[in-house]
Amino acid sequence: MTKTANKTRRAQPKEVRKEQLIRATIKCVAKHGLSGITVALVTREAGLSMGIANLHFESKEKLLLETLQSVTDEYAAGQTSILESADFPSTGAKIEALLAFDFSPAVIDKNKLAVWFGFLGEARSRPTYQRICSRQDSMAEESIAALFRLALDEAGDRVADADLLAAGYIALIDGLWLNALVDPRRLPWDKARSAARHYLASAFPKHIALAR
Amino acid sequence: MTKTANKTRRAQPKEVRKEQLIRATIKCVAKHGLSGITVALVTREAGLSMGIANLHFESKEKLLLETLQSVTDEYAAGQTSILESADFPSTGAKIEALLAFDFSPAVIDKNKLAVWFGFLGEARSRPTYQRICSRQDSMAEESIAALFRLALDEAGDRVADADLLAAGYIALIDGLWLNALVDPRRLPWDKARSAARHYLASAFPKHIALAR
DNA sequence: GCAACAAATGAATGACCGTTCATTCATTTC
DNA sequence: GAAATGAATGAACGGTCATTCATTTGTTGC
Repeated sequence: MTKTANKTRRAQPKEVRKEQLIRATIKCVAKHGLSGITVALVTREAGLSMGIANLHFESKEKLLLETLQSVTDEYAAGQTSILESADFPSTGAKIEALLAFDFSPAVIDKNKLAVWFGFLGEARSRPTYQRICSRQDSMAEESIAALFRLALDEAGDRVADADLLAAGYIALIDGLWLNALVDPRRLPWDKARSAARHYLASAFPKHIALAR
Repeated sequence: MTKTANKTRRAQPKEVRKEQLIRATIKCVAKHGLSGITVALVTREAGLSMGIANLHFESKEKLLLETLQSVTDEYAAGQTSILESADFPSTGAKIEALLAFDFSPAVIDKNKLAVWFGFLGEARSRPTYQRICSRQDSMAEESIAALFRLALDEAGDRVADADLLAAGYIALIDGLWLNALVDPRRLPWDKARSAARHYLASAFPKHIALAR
């Protein structure tokens, strides 16, 4: 269970412990849900003592918030590095990369997605969760809409609405993740990825091919 | 707060009270989230005494389960009545009705959606929640795929995959609901509906028009 | 109008859990 | 190697909450 079965208690810098506790929290939220999580569960998962959570984070609530932030930051970093890169040979390649990223192993990790949807499910009643989740999405929407606008321009498409396509893409990805997470037998990850590709292929037929 | 400020305590048949408590639970889950809900909150919302929840439902957990079931049943009933009806003048009209239903006031009710996503967010760690949520979706997917297959046949389309389109549609609707619920300023309901129409219009150009 | 019954109440109970803090112990400093 | 430092521990505390049940109150049958 515990990674290192150290007999002796080793002091570690604050940052190392915080990271360790956040990783344990992600696992526990995935296993027990947001409403089933307890400090004892998390600290046991981390192989540490109960009091450690309040020592490094001020409270359980702060630990949960930093965990959510950590998951969204990681996603945002990966996504931004694609959207802000100038190294892609074409607009199509950039859209292609976005799709590949959204279904890459680090992103469709069950534990991280469980954290994301666990907090989203409570977001309406917790302003702080809501702020973290929707700041993530609104920054993304802006850049994705710009990328889509560029693709439409290149294709000479004057009717399609890039904003609408971007909002639809983000929602579709969220929905596919959620469906595949909750019941992977009904919606296997490959099928989810195909559905997303389908969406992009019909919006940008000159850039994205149906099959891959 | 309480609907009827009755002075006198009135005995009511079991079914009436259960309905009343389920309605109060929906409101409370929306207001406080699944992890913030308490029996005291629910019974106060219903204007009844604490003990009533355990009198009519065996436990808090059973009350929550019946609440989830009630929300999904209501949705399933409305959806099934469209999908199984033979009264539509055309396949396009039936698809159009499905879309209208998915954004009708009774369906995009904030409280009911909050219940749906609250439970979905915990579904991975609660097999019972998972079973209720995904049974709903898999019955729907079957019928929607059949409808889409019919539309593709009518259009002479031999390449598109009706199963994939149905899975995508369900996921898209889930994602749009979730995004509009969490941050309606970023994704207003009108825009969400337009995004869904866009999806259908590009899959079934001979049946669904872009604008409405 | 009076039993007999059923519905509803809410104070009491006990389990669970977040937080605290006196204590332990590894590490550093001189 | 002794003293100082601060990371880590976990038993104890107090608050919250689901559940129980003795009691009250409305309803039904006669």
